[in-house]
Amino acid sequence: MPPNTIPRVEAQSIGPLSAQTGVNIETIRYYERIGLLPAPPRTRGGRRIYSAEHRRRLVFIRRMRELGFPIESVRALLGMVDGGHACADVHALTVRHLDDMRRRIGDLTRVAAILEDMADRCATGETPGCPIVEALSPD
Amino acid sequence: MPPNTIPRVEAQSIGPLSAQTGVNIETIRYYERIGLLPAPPRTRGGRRIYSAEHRRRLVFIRRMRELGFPIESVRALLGMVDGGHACADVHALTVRHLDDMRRRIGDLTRVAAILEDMADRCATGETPGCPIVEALSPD
DNA sequence: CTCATTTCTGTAGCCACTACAGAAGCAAGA
DNA sequence: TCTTGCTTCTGTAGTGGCTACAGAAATGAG
Repeated sequence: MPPNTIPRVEAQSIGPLSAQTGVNIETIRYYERIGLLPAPPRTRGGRRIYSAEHRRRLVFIRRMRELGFPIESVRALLGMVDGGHACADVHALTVRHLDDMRRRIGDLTRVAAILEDMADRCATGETPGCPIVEALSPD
Repeated sequence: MPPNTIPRVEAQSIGPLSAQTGVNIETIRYYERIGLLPAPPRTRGGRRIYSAEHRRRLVFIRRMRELGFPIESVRALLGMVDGGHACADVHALTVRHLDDMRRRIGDLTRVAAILEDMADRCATGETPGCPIVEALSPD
C-alpha cells in the first residue's frame, strides 16, 4: 500500500471542532446529551474524538439553528435526511417555519411602530403628554 | 357624609384582577416575588387584596412587556416614573429598545429571505439540488 | 518527568414565565 | 352549622437553549 492511499482519518478533539465550526464546546456536549449529535468514540482516557461526519452534522445543526429552527425541528430534519425520503417533508417544515418567521416579523414591526410613536411623543421632554408616564398616573 | 362621597375601595382578589388585566394569576404572583408589583395587603386568611393602584401598575407592566421591554427595563421605567424626573430617561430607554427591535426585525427578515429561497429550491421534491439535504451529504 | 492546557462530569444559573401538588380559605346553599 | 365546591395559598420544578462554573483527570510539549 502506497502511503497516499491511506485515508486521512480527520479526527479531532472537541476544542478544534469547536473552533472550526464556531459552536461552543459546552454546546457541542449539550447537543450530544440531548441526542442531536451522535456520541463519538473516545480515547482510552475518555476524551471525545470527532470524525468529519460529526463535523458535517454539527455544521448542519448550527446552520439550521442560525435560521431559527427550534431544536426539535432540527432533530426532525436530521431524521428526515437520514431516513432518505427527505425533500417533501423538509419542504413542509421549512414553509411552516417561514410562516412563523413572517408572523414574528409582523409582530415586531407593529411593536416598533408603536415604540416609534411613543418616542416621538416623548421627545419633547415634558411629562404631560408622555404616553408612558400617563399610563401610570391616576385617571 | 352623604353616601356618594364615600370613595369606592375597588379592592379585588387575584382571580378577578387576573381576568380584568389579562395577566395570568401565576404571573401576577411572580411579579410580586421579583419585586415588580408591590406586595398587597392580605385578608386574615392570607389572601391578597389588590387596589386600583395595583391594577394600574399591573396593566402598565403588561403593556410594556407586550412592547417587548425586558423585565429589568420595566423595573427601570417604573422607578423613573415613581422618581418623578421621568421623560428624558424614559425616552432614552424607549429609543434603545426601539433600536433593538429594529435590529431583530432586520435579522429575522434576512433569515426569512434565506428560508424562502430554500423553500423555492426545495419545492421540486427532488433531493439533488435541495440545499438542506445537500448540506449533510459528504462532499 | 513536569507543567500547562485541555477535557471530563455534574450541577446550577439565565429569562420570563408556567404547571403542578397539597393545603387552606372562603362563600353560598341546605 | 355544616357541607360543598371554588379560589387561593406556598413551594418547587419544568420549559428552551444554552452558558458557567467546580474539581478532577488526561494529554502533549519541553
